[in-house]
Amino acid sequence: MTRFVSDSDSVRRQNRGLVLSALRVHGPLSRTVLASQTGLSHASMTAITQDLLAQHIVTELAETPNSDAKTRGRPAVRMGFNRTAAYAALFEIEVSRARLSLVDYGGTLVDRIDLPLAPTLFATIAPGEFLRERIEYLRTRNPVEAKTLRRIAISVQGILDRDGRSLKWSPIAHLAGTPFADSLADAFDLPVTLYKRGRLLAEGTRWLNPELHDASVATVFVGSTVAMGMTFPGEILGRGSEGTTEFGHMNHMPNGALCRCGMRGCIEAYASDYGVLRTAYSVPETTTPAPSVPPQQYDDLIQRAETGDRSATHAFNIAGRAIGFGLSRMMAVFDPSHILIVGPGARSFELMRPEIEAALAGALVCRVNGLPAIVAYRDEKEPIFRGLMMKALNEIDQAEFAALPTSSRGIERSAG
Amino acid sequence: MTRFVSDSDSVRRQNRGLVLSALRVHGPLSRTVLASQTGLSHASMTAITQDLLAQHIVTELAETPNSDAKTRGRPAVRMGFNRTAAYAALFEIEVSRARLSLVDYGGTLVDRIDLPLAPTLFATIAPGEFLRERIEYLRTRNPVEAKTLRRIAISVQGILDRDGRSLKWSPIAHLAGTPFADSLADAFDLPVTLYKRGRLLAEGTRWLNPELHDASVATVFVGSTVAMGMTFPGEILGRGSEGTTEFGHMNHMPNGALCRCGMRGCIEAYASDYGVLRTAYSVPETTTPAPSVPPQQYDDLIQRAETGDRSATHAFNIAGRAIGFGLSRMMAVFDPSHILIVGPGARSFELMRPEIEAALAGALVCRVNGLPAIVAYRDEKEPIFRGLMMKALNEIDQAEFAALPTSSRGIERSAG
DNA sequence: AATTGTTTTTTCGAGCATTGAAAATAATGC
DNA sequence: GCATTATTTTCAATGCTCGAAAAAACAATT
Repeated sequence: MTRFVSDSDSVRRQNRGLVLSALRVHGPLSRTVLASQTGLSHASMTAITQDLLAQHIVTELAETPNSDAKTRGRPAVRMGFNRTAAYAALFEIEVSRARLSLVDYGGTLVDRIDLPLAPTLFATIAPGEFLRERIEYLRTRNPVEAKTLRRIAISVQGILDRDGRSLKWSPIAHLAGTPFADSLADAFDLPVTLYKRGRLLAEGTRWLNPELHDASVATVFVGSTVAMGMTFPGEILGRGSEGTTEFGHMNHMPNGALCRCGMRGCIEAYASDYGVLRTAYSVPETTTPAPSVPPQQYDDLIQRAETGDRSATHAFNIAGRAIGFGLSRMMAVFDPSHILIVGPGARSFELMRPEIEAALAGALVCRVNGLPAIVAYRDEKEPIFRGLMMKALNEIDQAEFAALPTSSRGIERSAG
Repeated sequence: MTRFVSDSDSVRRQNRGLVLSALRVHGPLSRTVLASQTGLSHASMTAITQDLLAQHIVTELAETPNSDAKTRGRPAVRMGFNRTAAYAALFEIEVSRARLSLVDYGGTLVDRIDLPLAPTLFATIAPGEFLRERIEYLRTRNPVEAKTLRRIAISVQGILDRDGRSLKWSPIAHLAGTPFADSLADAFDLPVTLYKRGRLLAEGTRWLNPELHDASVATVFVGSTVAMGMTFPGEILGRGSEGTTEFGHMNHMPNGALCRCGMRGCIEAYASDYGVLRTAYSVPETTTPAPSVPPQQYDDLIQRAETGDRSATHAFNIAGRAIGFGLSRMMAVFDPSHILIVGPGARSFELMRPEIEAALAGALVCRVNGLPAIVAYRDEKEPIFRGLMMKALNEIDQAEFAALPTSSRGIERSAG
């Protein structure tokens, strides 16, 4: 059930959420601008910001008197997030590394720990315990901030269960099936949320390219794995504005190449780094893929292809074909206006483009709607982190701060 | 943008909508039951129902004194829709036939016109004009009801443009590209809404099988075409509770069999009636499909397959394989808990089942989450009509009647 | 230095929809 | 006829928004 009874409480929560969203999206804004952005009246704006100020969620910015932009009239006072109002711990767990970041409510990085991840690690220590220790360490290293730690958000790879509390499958060794989210939630008495890496990549890329907010986008990660997230137009911040897929493990070829997941013929088995290398070096398709590929090796292959090496270009043609048919098939279910190719594989995008576009041209929706715009972005780390942080902070905004009971009015009245 | 400012007006609209939805879903209910169903207080329930009664949207049902179920206490008075409050005209346009139905606000069929559709029809008369004339005729035949005709809803096959006002492509000859929805809207000064047939099938099937409300479902139509609609758990009535696909035209085989849409290798080219017949009779895959197949011919083939005819069973194996791989690939983007096979092809479901399940077993999400429940339903006409009617009536509920300004209170006060 | 003009922000009263509690209503059971 | 019981309405309180008017804070002008 998504529709609930509406009352004055839900009205306040909705409108406070609207204000916090506007600040999240646009940065510091004055009350007048906030009013026009949210559509609320100036009167309500005053009431809401008074509340938020009294609860130390936002602060009035002391503007540096800008000599250039002297304007007439009462100067606008911009409101910004009170950075110390809350903190979030962000975990990014990948196959061979993890990273723990502490960010403040304003979105500034406070501290960060990088952790290499041996494949056997989670066989020797429970993932929940491992994560708990690292967060504990981060908390002792930042005692002041630890007091207002409000949320733990974790980026993972794999298939989440229906209510997003644990992984049912993961390429990260020994991680699936362990209740690490719940044990962290218990240990710190904090909300812990799991997000699929591919979805965060899509969300984060959209944050970094604001024009994508009006588009429907399929963001494809190509690198050590192949993954995809979907974002829908509008809904800059809000529940359900993006979707999650198992694109990399969509079947490309019945009984085809062996994938790291154990199935055969997945797109990943042709288009990921190990897939392309396997094709280029004529390793049999049924050979078990190595757990990870040295980046150097992958880069070398791209270089070779760029200089015209036949077996290398062939491998990227095969990869492009797999991605292209995957996208063509996906478009029967979700047809985005934009397709982004992100990650290490983006470097080889021009090598794959002809096959991708040829496969797309064979899809009815493409003939009818035209080819989507296809763009490559190299970096995936920044958008993933950004996506994770924005998710976490937005959760604090909406689930915690927007829902806080009104305080200032009551206090002022009883005092006066 | 889906998030708006909330005020007392949106609160009222939301809660009135909640009440109307409850009546739509459960049928006539007393105020007390409505209160517990919606979560609203008894006090609000009184206020809202008084409004709805004053506006003649609902009526108190005069119960037949049921001698069996004598209960103590003040008897509950159930509220039901006022059937004459509004009417909707429903058009179902298919490749070789159309049907126009007039239904009242309570969901009762008032009148119906069946129309055969010659393939050349819309080349000789503009679709908008044709539809306008038929609705006009229906209105003259039902003059009383015509006065409160509030909405026209149309079921179509094909690809809708982004804002759902016209078809960009359709298997129905000469229909795509004509602004028939807008010209109807202008002619009658009424809201006209277009719905994809596959989506209505999914929605309607869910209405007829209430247990599916808690499931995510892929409803696949197999017959003269192959189509699919998606429904998501919860959200019995509400915006965006279902999705639309071009499943039938998802590529199954690169450079494969010729499809009616003109592309090659679509699932439909293997699994629709013409596809199966083509395979069974060893007609070359590149032969242009006939515009339509006599149902008798398709039924005969199913019969032959059921009695073990080799070329017939082979054709259904090929069809099952196409559907199975299509579903397997779809599940990388949307993995439902239930898959329904609906339409004439449902009769051959058991013939296709082994290939469908084999293909699904090759999908990672199926290995992780288990196979979805796959069920076949024969009839597609009833769910499509039901889906269309419920969409139209729900639109009237939410967009028109829930948004009506409060009347009773103001009137009573000024009178008293 | 005082006044005027401009823009931002706050205050104030009205309006509306919700809610819990209490009262009224309408039937059955004894 | 009266007690019991379940449904429905009434009533006063609460909390939110909004429009209009007032206040505040500055720049420009005289």
